[in-house]
Amino acid sequence: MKYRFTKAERLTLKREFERVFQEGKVFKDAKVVLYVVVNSLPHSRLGLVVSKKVGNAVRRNRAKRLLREVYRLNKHLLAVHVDIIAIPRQPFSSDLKRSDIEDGFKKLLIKINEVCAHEVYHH
RNA sequence: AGAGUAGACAAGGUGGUCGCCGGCUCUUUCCCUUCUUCGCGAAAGAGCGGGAGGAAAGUCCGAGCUCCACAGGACACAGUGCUCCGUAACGCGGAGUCCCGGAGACGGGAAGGAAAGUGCAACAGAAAAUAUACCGUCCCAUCUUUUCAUGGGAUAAGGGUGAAAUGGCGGGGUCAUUAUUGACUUAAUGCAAGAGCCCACCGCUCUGGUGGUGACAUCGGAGGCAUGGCAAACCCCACUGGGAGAAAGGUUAAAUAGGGAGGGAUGAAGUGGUCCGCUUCAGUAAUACCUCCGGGUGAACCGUUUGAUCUCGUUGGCAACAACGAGACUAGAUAAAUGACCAUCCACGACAGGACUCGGCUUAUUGUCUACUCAAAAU
RNA sequence: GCCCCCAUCGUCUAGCGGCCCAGGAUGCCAGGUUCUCAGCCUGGAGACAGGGGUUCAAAUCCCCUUGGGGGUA
Repeated sequence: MKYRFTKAERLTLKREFERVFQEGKVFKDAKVVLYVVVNSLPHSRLGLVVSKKVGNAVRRNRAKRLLREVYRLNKHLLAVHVDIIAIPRQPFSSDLKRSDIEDGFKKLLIKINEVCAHEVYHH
C-alpha cells in the first residue's frame, strides 16, 4: 500500500536531524520550508519541526497533521530516496485546508526530483 | 418580555474512502535451539474492540510516589490566621458567626494581638500621641498715660486644618450686662448659642445570668471614658512546613583513553540556610585514595497506568462527606498518536491537546435548562 | 515536562508608601546660532504591562492574569 506512513519513514534521532540541517539543500515556498538530503535507504523519510511561534499546542498539532497528510498522499511523486525536514512558515493559519498547501508541496517535490537526480548521477 | 443572581448539564451527530497509536487473537517470515514443539524477541498482514479536557492550560496550593536517616534536635526562614465540621492533606470544601456592599435574589472579607516593644503618619494644622506648650483673650506689674514691648498670673463658653483631634448623639445649663435680694436668690435682655460640668441613651471597660460544642447572641449590674489609627510596617502569639523532583529513580548495553586543579589524619559526599546528629565511602603517609573541572557515551527497557478510581443503590448527616453492597476496567504516546477528503442534518461548532498520578484554586470560553429576585426607567 | 527571573517615555535607565499628573541620558518636534549641514543653546511632547485588594494615601505592599527572558539529562 503506497499511501501508508509507518514509523520507519520518520526521522526520530537528534543526529539525523542535525545531518539534514548541515548537509541538506533548502526548498521553500510561501507556506513551508524543506531541508532535503539524499539517503541510502530503500525509502524516503520525513521529519517535522514546528516552532512555538506558530501558535498554541492545537495550532502546532494542526500544522504537523496537515504536512504529514500532504506528504503521505504525494510521496509517490519522489523518484529518489531522500530525508526531508518540513518547517511551516510563521503565518500558518489554523483555517488552512489541505488543498491550500498541496499544490505548492507537489511543485517542491518535482523540483527535488530534478536537483537530486542530478546529484545521484554525479555520484 | 426586560434586567439580574445562583446552580446543573452538554461540548456537533450520521454514513463512506484513505491513514495514525497502542491492546488481544490468528497467520507468515526471521532470530534462538543439534532438530521439532514449547518459551523469549523482531517485522509484516488480517480480525475484534479502545483512543484527549472541562478546563488537558496557568503552575498558585495540597498530597501520593522515588532518592537522600522510616526525616531527628536547635536556630534561622517561609506560609497560614473568626468558629465548628469534612478530608490522605490543604491556603480547599460545607454549615454557621461578625463586618462591609446591594433595592433584592445574593455577593465579598489574610476577620488573632496595638493596655511586650520598636517604627510610621506627606500637605495642612497650635498640636498627630505627648498632653500640655503655642497663638489669641483678660488681669496685674515695669515704662509719665495710651499703643507697643518685656515679665508674671488667669482662661468656663476661641484657634477655620485634616483621612484621623481624647467615643457618639440629645437635653440641661453656665457666660455677659442690668435690676433685685440677707444671700451663691430671682427676673429680664443679649449672642459667639456655649465646654473638659450634670443627666439620659448608644458605644466602650469590668462583671453576672441565660442559650449555643464554639465563633457569638441576648438580658441585667457597675464604672464615667481610661485603651486613637496602621501589623498585606518590623514584630508578638498559635499552628504548619526537612530537601530535591519522573530530565525523580532503577536495570541492561555502550564508553571507561589520557589531561588540569585541590585535599589531609581524619577527610569527602549525601545536605541545596547554618550548627549538631545520622548514613555511606576511603583510611595510617603515598606512581595510592578522595573531591572538583574538563573529556567520552548519551541507546533500550522498567517506572507508566488498578487508582484516596468510576457507576449505581441503601443507610447516616442540614451539607461537605462517610460507611456498606453490587458492578466496571475507561488514552498510555516518546519528535510524540484522534487527521484528511466527500455527502448530509442542525443550534453552523467557542476556549482549546494528555506526557508519573490524584484533590483543589485561578484563568480562557460556546450553548441549553432549572430555581430565585426586581428599586428606578421603558412596553 | 520541571525550576527560576523580569516588566517605568521610541531606547537605556533613576525612583525610602506622601516631597512624583514620576527624574536623567539618548532619540523626536519647534525655535535660535550658521551662507547650508553637523555641533551648540533654549523650549516642548512622550511612560509606571492589565485587573482586584490593604492603606487616609500605591510606580512602591499583597493576590490573580498577560507578555518577555533564562536554566535544566
